[in-house]
Amino acid sequence: MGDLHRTHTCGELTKEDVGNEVVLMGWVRRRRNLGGLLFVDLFDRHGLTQVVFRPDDDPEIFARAEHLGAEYVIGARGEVMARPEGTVNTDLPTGEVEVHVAELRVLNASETPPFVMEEPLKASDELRLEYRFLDLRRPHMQRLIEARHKAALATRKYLAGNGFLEIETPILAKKTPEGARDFIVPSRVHRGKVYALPQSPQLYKQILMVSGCDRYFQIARCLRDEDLRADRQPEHTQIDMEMSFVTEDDVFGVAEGLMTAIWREAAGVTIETPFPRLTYREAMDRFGSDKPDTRFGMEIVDLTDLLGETEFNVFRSTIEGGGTVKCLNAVGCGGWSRGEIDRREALAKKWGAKGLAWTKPVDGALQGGIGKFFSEKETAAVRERAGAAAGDLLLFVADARKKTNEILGRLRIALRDDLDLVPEGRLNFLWVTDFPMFAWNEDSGSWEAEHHMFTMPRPECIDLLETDPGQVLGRLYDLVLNGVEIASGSIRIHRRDIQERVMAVVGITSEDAERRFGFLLKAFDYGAPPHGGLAPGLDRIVMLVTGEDSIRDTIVFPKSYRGISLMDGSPSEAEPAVLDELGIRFVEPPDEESRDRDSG
RNA sequence: GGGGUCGUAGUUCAGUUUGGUUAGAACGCCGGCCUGUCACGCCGGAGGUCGCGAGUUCGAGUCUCGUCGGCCCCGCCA
Repeated sequence: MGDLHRTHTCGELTKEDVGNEVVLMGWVRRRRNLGGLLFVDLFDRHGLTQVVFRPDDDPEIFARAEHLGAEYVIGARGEVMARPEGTVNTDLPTGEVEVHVAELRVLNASETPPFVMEEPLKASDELRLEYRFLDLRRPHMQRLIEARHKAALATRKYLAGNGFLEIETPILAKKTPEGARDFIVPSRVHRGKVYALPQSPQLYKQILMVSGCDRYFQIARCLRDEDLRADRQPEHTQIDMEMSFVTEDDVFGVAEGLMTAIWREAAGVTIETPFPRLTYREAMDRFGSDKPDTRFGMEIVDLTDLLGETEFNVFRSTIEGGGTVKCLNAVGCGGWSRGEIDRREALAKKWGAKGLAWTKPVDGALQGGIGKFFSEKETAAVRERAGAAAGDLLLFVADARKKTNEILGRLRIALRDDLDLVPEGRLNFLWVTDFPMFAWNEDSGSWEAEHHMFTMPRPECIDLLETDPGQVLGRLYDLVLNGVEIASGSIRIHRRDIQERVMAVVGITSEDAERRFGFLLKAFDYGAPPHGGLAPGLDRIVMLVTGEDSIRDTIVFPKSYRGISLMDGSPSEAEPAVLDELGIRFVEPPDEESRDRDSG
């Protein structure tokens, strides 16, 4: 840089600076060479300033400016000038001024970028990830990075202000008790033994409560060795928190305050608290989902009590067999063709429905489809219950209660997307509570923890642990925003006896328990306080705060769909000497093909 | 583990259904002209192993098989 020293960023010059000499440093984005006049858009993280070169001012500098390439890094000294009448760019914060360059320093040249740095970007995800350093240089990505920083900063400020301590827990950990596969790190010193990378700091934070830390948080990396999805990365970040001597209401209060702070600081948006609450049972019955999108209505309508005697055999026999009949009122879809209805039936069948019955309300009747099977009384009752009016379309599913709810719930979301039912700008936060503790796994023929096994059962359910696990509700809660689960937590078990009973339900013997979680049970024996917590997912929160539709770009260096980092090429092979030292030998050596995948 | 879809110039794509001359467009890049642009404009130019391999055919970007890679879904997964 020589004797040049930056005086301003590219985003801050205004009319006030006219007449001053400044030094800007940044990246050359677009050049507009008009022959006797040359403009360069000079970018940095803070914005863009137009710099001007004229042969009349200095022919030598102008000649060099003509050879500036895209993404060259330059320093430019010059005078801030007001733009001439009629050439002000009102779209730009710096649009009233420009810098006339008296000294130009090329700090570094750049290869021609593999994609044009413009919005909207025309580049595949693959290319963007390979050249992530360029991708991140775009203003759009800079904004996401900044939003994430603001969300994290708001989190620290808010939680610290509410008595939380930020505490780091180990990355090299004991195998975690949750369902996913662990990433494993072999120990060199203890040949044959491994650490696991934590899926969450769950056990550590509970032990911190036993240690009397009272209120803990950590912006924690969580790692899982499972297959990826669009919204799932092998490592994600949670705002992990835990509190002693609390009930659900205390946790909700803190979480609502935290969400308010994050949305205020990162998006400038005010959100309303307290958030509404729904039990799991109600969420499933009304929305067919444990993370309901309540930004639109079209709730699931239960018709079981109305149709027990109906002439339509499918419904009657389902109800006689203990099942349910429910419907969705697709408001305004009465004009749908047979083909359009059939397409939805195919979807429903893919999700496990036996069929998708339909009928169309007309004045005082139900016409088409199964409408003809309904008596006058049933027609009136169904119409009323569903709030059906002429021009609507009723879609029915008859099956076991759980299955009916799930299918209609998925159909409801599909209709949301097809019919564009969501009003812009809504933020519907919602607590879902009282989840069941256990689910029966058909394949293994055993009970499994729905969430995790450290959740306290609701007091009235504790005695069902041994007799009817399926009926046991946990002190579990999820925070849902616009149909996306953004946090999950529970009041935990803090007593050994209850913990051992819960473990027994999921088939963990006391020897198993001692070997895997003995340290936690031992801690419970030494004065564990009642405690509970929550873990909001930072990636998803940033996604929703910024209006992105994927968590991919809220993470600076994400993995590709197959878990590969396209920029640095991880995972890569370990050198034989490294494996030797660890005492590891792969059963099947990597084949030649995968070693040399430059063919594509 | 199963399924879908895509792979053509530096980039984003068209062309593949129905095999047939020299594989096109836009942006970018290079050269020329241009003193108020901000997606500058105008003129010209270079740039392709149609992912890779095998097969069918007189002839393959196009059809078949295999393979590699990207994205997406199910399984799995807080």
